[in-house]
Order: sequence, then C-alpha cells, then structure tokens
Amino acid sequence: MKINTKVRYGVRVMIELALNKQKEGIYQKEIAKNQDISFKYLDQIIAGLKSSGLISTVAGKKSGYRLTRDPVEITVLDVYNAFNPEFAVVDCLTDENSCRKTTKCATRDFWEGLNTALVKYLRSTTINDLAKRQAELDQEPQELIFYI
Amino acid sequence: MKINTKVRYGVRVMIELALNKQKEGIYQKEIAKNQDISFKYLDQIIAGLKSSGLISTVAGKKSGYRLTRDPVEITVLDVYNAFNPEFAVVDCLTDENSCRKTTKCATRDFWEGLNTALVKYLRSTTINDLAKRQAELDQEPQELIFYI
DNA sequence: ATTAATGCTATTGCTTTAGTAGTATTTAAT
DNA sequence: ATTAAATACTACTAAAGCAATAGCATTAAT
Repeated sequence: MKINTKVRYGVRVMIELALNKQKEGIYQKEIAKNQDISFKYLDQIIAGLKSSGLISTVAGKKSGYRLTRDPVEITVLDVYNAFNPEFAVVDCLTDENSCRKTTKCATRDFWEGLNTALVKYLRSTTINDLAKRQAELDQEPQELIFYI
Repeated sequence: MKINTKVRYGVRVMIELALNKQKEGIYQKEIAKNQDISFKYLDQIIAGLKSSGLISTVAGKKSGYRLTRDPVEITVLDVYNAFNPEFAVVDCLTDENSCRKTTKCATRDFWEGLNTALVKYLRSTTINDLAKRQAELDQEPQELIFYI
C-alpha cells in the first residue's frame, strides 16, 4: 500500500507549477533542482503529466512547462491517474476473471469500500489546496534559534 | 496501492475460522481447499497470523487452527498488521531520514491524511462483520434460472 | 513405529519500481 | 545557416518486493 514515486513527484511538480502561474513557464532543469528530483527521471514524470493533459509546453530553446488548467480544477486523483490507469486496491474490482468468486464475496465488497474511501480522499484535495498550504508553510518563520 | 495476497488471503482465512467457531479446529488442508489457496503458501499466511497471536493451534496429528479471540474483537487492520509492520503509504511518515523536507511539506501532510483514512477504514470492520456478511451471501438463493 | 498433521527456512521466477543512458527533435539566438 | 539550450522519446538496468514452491524438521494421536 505505497504511493509510488511517480505520483509523489508528480504532485510536487504540479504544486511547483501552480505556485508559478505568473511566469511563462518553468524549465525542467529548474523543477529538478527545486524538487530534488533527477533530471532524467523527471523526463518520465513530465511525460506522464503531459500525456494526461495536465501540463503543456512548447519545445525548443525558450520553453518550459505550465499547467493547462486552473489548479482548483485539478485533484490529486487526476495526478494519480496520470501514472495509474485505474484505481483498484484488489484486481477483482476491475478484472472479473482474476478470481472465481467475484460475486458473493464479502471481502470483495469490503475492498471495494476501501477503494471508494481512497478515491474519495484523493479527489477531495486539489493542487490549489496543496499549493496554498505549501506557500503558508514556506512563509512561516524558521525554527527559533536561541543564542546564549 | 494494491493489497497483497497475504493480507487478502489472511482475511479470508480469518473469516473461515470465524464461521467455524464451534468446531475444535480446522485443518490447513481444509482451509486450502475451501479458500482455493496453495497449501504451501498457506503455511506463510498461517505463520503470520500465528505470530501475531490471532490464531492458535496445537501441533501433532489431530490439531487444526482456531481463533484466539472473539472475532468481534479482531479488525481487518489487525490482520493487515500481521503482514506489514506499520501502515505507511509514504516512507517519510515513519522514517524521518527518507526525505530532506519532512517538516514543512504540504504533500507529506496530505499523504498522512490518506494514511489516516486508510487505517480508519481498516479498523472500522471486524472479522465478525465480514463473517456475518459472508454467511448471508452464502444463504442467498442461487441466481434464478428460468425454464421455458 | 507409523502417520498425519503443523513448523520452519531457503529458493525461485516474476513483476514492479526507480532510475540511468543515449539519442533525436525543436526553436531562439547568433 | 549554425549553434545552443531546451524538450521528446525509447531502451535498458539494478534492486526490491511479491507470490509461490520445495524440502525437511517437529509434534502427537494411533
């Protein structure tokens, strides 16, 4: 039950882009540095976000990435789905043939409920929520240091 | 975000034991057959449940397994924990060193919320709930067949 | 002593994950 | 036009985790 790095990094990338709406676009190099993600690995994160239509870019020398929609319209579930086709904590939710007893199975119903709870949570928060929260955290004073 | 087979099978084993409280104990062979789990793989499932104190047995010729507690006192989270030491959807929740920015990270807080939702759901259902539900499903009439 | 059960540890094949590598393409600036 | 600085794409790889198998040891009723 782990969230993989593509989704985790993907969310962070989206937050960074959301916090820089004003600019024309942010370079991959810049994102890699700020988010401490390997430049090359970021290739794949960006590819996923792009093919899902969450971010856009123009190729060439002066380009960079930006969000395609208002971040209040993008939920974390959207980012999750950019890297995972469908959310299913057990296979029998999406593949009837994965188990003989898909119908009349108390555990299947239970896992389905878990799935629903998870999807609901992921859909309840937008990139804008996270970006706002991150901005707050960044503005809070540093930890107090006492000099003797 | 998959539930692994050990947890899934583990829950089914627990339900089977819960539904057979009256008997002295159920043989591994019987569980394997009823639940369609490889006998050998069941070794590991049972070992996990046993070392967590959820089931007990006496070795020897006539033995079998039974629950150690009333199934109303056993949640699915207990079974989950029998195979996963601690519930953490991202490492930074349990290992401070896994990321530089554990504090002041909006995403960390978000994943922590996801984690909490999961734990809450897993703790909300007991083995008794599932066993009762399974008994109901088993008693419902077969699918109707119409003869012309 | 035999038999039928559980108990334990190691191994294996497979898939996924996380990341690297290399090269091609695009376009602004020169 | 050429170059430089960005993105775009595809393949590869090392390591870890997952699901299951294999083999032998131990226990206790008969």
